[in-house]
Amino acid sequence: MLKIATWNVNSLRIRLPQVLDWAKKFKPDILALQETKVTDDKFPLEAIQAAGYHAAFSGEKAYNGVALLSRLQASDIITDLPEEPQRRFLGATYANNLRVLNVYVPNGTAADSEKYHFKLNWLKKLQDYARDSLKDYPRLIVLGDFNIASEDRDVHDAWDSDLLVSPPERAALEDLVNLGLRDTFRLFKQAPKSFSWWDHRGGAFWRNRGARIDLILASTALNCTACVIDKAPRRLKRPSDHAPVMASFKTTR
DNA sequence: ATGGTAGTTTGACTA
Repeated sequence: MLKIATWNVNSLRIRLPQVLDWAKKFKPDILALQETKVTDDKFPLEAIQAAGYHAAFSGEKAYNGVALLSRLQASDIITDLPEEPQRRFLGATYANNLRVLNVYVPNGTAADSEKYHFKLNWLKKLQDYARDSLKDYPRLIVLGDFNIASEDRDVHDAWDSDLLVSPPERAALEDLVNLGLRDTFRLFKQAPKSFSWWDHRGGAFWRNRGARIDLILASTALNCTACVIDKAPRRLKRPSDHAPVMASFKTTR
């Protein structure tokens, strides 16, 4: 069995103890992190290696930043989408030609804002990249913080903004999935009001005012056997605003 | 009520 997880940690340096504790408990083979908020020269590689993980990472100062922790060494590491300086994308290949694309999709700030259009443009680049990737890698996983809630059940009832739920955002995600991917969380029976992110403000977590925006998309060639959100780290002191999501896959032999 | 909290580039930005 292969376990692959994603977690927007909102600063890896602050969250490192929580990340290492979580990895020790759940033993993911691959853990994709977003919003590491650390430049590559300050990436906490030694502590991660001491915990038994390799790491590929692409960071910048203060914002964004992505990393892939893995039990086995990665190959063919790619850190760039075309003409995209922000560190939001990381591709790597693992055993059996499994290709993993870790993404931190732009938030968008407000529908129809400049950042919103940047988000849609970024998603178009991702779609183009994923389409090409599927040609070379039938076994493809695209995971991370998508900053989009696919359906109305993926956002709490009091959500009063267009952001995360606007038709163009949802269409962009649907187009990506329709390349030949599946939202692994929805392959299984799940509790109602299952979310992966809750705003730090207004006690959103304790009122379960969240959204499910952290996704593990897997190509149909992969045999997914489970996908769960672990809310426990969100209850810790000084939590990330996101919870980790983990999917299990049957290993081919 | 344009609030509230958290993180990073100390203070304005991003989320």
